Amino acid sequence: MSDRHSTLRTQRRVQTQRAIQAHAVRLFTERGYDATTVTDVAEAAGVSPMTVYRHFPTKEDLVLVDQNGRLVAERIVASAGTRPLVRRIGRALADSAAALTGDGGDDPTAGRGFLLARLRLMISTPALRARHLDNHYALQQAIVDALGDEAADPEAAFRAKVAAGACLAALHTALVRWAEEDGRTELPGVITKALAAAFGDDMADPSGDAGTPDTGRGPSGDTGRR
Amino acid sequence: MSDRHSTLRTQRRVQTQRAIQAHAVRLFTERGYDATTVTDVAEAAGVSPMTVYRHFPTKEDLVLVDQNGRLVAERIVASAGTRPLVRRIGRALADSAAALTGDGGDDPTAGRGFLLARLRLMISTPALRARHLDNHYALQQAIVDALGDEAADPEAAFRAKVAAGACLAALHTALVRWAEEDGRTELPGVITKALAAAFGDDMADPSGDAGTPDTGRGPSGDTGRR
DNA sequence: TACCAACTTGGTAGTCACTACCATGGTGGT
DNA sequence: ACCACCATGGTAGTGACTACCAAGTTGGTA
Repeated sequence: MSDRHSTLRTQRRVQTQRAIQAHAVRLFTERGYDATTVTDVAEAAGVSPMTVYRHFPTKEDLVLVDQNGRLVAERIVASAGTRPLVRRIGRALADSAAALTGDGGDDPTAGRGFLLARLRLMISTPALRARHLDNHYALQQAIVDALGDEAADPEAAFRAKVAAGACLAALHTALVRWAEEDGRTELPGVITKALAAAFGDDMADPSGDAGTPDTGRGPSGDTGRR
Repeated sequence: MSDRHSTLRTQRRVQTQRAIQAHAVRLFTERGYDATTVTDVAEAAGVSPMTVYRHFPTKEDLVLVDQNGRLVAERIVASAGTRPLVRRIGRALADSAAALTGDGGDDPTAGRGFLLARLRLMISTPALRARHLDNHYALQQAIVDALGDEAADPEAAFRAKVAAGACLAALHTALVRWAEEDGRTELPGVITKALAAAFGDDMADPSGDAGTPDTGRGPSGDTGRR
């Protein structure tokens, strides 16, 4: 029904949503997450606290808003079937990361700089860090679900879940490192190094471009943001 | 200074602490975590809400209270130096898990049953799950710190962090599986299986007893609980 | 025994995240 | 011009959590 009802309404909706999030991350960075109230964010964005809660169910969601899960899952499904799991999953993660570090155009809630600011908050603030890790846990289950018939019996599903969890842990450590380096290095490269450290150096795929990306642009021109 | 001041005071303190936690986990299991207020827990334990907050800084800590981090770190340091990191860390995790699944004697907040109840809550309740994962993240850093001079330069520290994170992710998946099986299987065995699924079957150490433990008792008689 | 210090507990009031419930005004289609 | 929809705003309330302070108890000491 009413597919994208009218662009004007949803456009405004997305616009205020982005404005709220941009002001939120800015204020959180300036004053600290705990020292900033939702009312502060609302005032900065020129809306009422109610509107903030309408767009972001919790204060933490003002920073998190990870919806690249489907992106990763689709990449894994797309990758052909017989290679080891950790390799397929790791490759999908590195490729998706490349797509996220491109510039976001006129969107203030996209691009490398904003991702860095969000990551710094996620790392330094316990509540955000915890929920970010829980998002990774949800992504872990999404990956297993995406494998579908490949992880049919419980034993295979368990192994897939372990592989996905271990890969995501490596990803998280790589993200932390990347943020500590202020994003100066290329994120996909850091991820690949982390995967190699966890599962052996044979993870560095000689037939791919994930290890030494050209400009940081993802394999697809789309940024993956809605 | 005043080392264990007098046993009577600390004994009472530990006693009320255990009582509060036991009632908390019971109520959370019966009524649900979100549907149970801290005041409910306080009333059930026969104390004031203030006292609950004195002993447990947050409502989540009523379920979490993980203090086996040092246990794991010490085991890793104790293990000799040249074997691959994931193997040393994994072994330490499996061994520590064995110590946790023993019976807790008269302590209602120890033993397999209570651990299972806590785990079920941690898995099903988003807030608890998130904070549990964050505890694992803290343990990850503790492991790296424990390695000390073995992870001196940043690159080695990064690899160690990745290894620890991946091992802990495997541990978490194993814990979930163990809880789903209602603790019928032996926890160290599940952990070993998870590590093998993540890092290859050569993780199953033929020279140890971690894969097929005798009775579930840990290698040391002490339960590790204070 | 009398006294003091430390510790544990309890109460009150307040902040803040978050959630109903309802009112209003602008948007888009008919 | 009418109406359905939707985004926004207000009010009141719950619950976690945090000061700030009061009271009783315990342990050691003069």
